[in-house]
Amino acid sequence: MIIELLSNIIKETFNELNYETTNLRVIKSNRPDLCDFQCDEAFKLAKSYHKNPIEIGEQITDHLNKRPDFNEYFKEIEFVKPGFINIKLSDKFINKYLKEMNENIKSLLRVASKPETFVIDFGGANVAKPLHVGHMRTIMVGESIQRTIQFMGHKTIGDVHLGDYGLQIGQVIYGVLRDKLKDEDINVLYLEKIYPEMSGICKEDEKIKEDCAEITKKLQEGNELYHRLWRRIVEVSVADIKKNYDFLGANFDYWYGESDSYDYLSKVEDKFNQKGILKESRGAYIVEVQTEEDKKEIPPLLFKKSNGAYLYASTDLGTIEQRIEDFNPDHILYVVDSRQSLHFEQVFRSSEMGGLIPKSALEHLGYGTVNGEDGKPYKTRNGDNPKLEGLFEQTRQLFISKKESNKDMSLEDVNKIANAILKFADLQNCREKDYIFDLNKFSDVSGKTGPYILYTYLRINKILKEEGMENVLTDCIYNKYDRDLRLKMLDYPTAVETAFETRMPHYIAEYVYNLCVACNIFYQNNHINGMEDETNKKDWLYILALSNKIIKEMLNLLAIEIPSVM
RNA sequence: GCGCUCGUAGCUCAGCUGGAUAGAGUGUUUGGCUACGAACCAAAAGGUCAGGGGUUCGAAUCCCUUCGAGCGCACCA
Repeated sequence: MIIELLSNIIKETFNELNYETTNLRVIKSNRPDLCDFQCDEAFKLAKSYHKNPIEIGEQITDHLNKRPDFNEYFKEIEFVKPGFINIKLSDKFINKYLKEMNENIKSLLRVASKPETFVIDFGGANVAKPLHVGHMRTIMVGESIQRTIQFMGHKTIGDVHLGDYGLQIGQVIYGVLRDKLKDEDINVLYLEKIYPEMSGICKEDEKIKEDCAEITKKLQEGNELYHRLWRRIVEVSVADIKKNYDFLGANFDYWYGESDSYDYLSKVEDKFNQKGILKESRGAYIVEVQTEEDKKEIPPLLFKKSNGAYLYASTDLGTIEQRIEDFNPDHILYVVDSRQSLHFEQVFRSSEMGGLIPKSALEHLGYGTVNGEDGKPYKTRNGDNPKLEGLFEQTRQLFISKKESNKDMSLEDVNKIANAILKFADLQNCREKDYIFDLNKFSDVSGKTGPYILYTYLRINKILKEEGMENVLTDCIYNKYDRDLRLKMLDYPTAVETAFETRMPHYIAEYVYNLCVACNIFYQNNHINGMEDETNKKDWLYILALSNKIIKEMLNLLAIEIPSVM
């Protein structure tokens, strides 16, 4: 909003001087030592108007400086060498908007004028497969995106979309029957053991693999015994998944799974047949998604296996149909590993071709792989996928070991901090890229970490508690540290908007860290207690309270909770 | 073979819808607690933004190319 406001003022000036600009946009200065914002439009217009950018820039700057309401907005506008228009905001302007923000935290945020419905598909663990580090990312990124979308004024529907009906179930049922287990003997420990075992056996033994596929198909057709075992497996597994996802603070409106999409598959099949896009090929049914415009080769989507069973792509399409009927969404977002981009391209194209929902409403928000220090997918020393629960425990222990007094903290607080450690370490990375997971490094409590943010918040909180909150702000700004902090606060809406538009939480993580740095510099250099100037003291208490308000909101968008002490 | 993604400080990462001197953290060296919390602050050192070409007044950012790394390509999910 600040950017828009400034851009419009500058644009007005250009227009008054008969320069036509369409996309003029002021940007945050990349030379904060020179100015707060900059406008580089003089460069761009120089060519079309056959003028020197210096001539244009000086003309614009002169004109701006003559505005009668100049002081309402600006402290200084200066033209610099080749074509930069440098803008410094007036204290009055800065404080005016801080006050608005304090009244209503979203006053400068461009919240949705028409709220839309977003279905967010994240978490998607496979039932019966143990949770490992890789499952953390979909939760952290997904939950943060979900909260950001809500914050922007839209409606979200979070669906965990469990993988509960695929071949892995057939494999586990095969194991249960082989080991002659009673229903109540099926527990998490067994599931953790049997899935990798069966997965290995199926790679070796073609016959057993077929048997498992047959069990899967019969389950899907409603076989009673298989269905009963399946329900038990799901029950046990989901309880475990919930426990882990709760620790990470994920909120799902629905715990649907692939199995819930089966009622919709025939509808999808009908729609596809109406459009004539379902074709037989080698005994299976496919959708050819390649188009004439494609330069690259896109393999067809496999809708139904030659044995009649459905697959991953079919259930995803069935789920789209289900979501259309139940929620009538404007967007469906999939927070799923980047390696599945081709799958989603096929599904999205099929959805549009088959008349379900246009491709533009569907987004695959891919995320990179969590790697170990060797750059390969993260494993424990003996080569296993590290279990999530163990990772949480390790993080807690590492944190407690950092300081003697940490031993006395409540489990609740330690959990919140461990959670913050892992989340901030993850979310400060760009979603799309792989990153290296190094728990020792991540558990460091100094520097750009979750604990640093929490520390800042709690420390400010203590000052406010001791000195009191204030509700009045004057037009003064007292020094550089003070000004830097105030300017930083005004930036928060841009960070959230960018995170929303790109579906990238790291913009928020980056921002809240920088805000905390500004806070630390501020209170390190400006001692509040014992101040004689009451006005100044009250102003500073006001801005500290506001910055903490913003920190709290941002942490909430990252799904990081604040402990009572640390 | 076809395709996708990536390569930025010793290490881990931001910056990529083009703008001025490429930023953090960590590590190294150094300074600051009789202090609202030192889990902090301040300073130094550290870069041919993988290489080459192009577009542009201007390129880490856009285009092409070479090299290097990772990943995906029909009956798994």
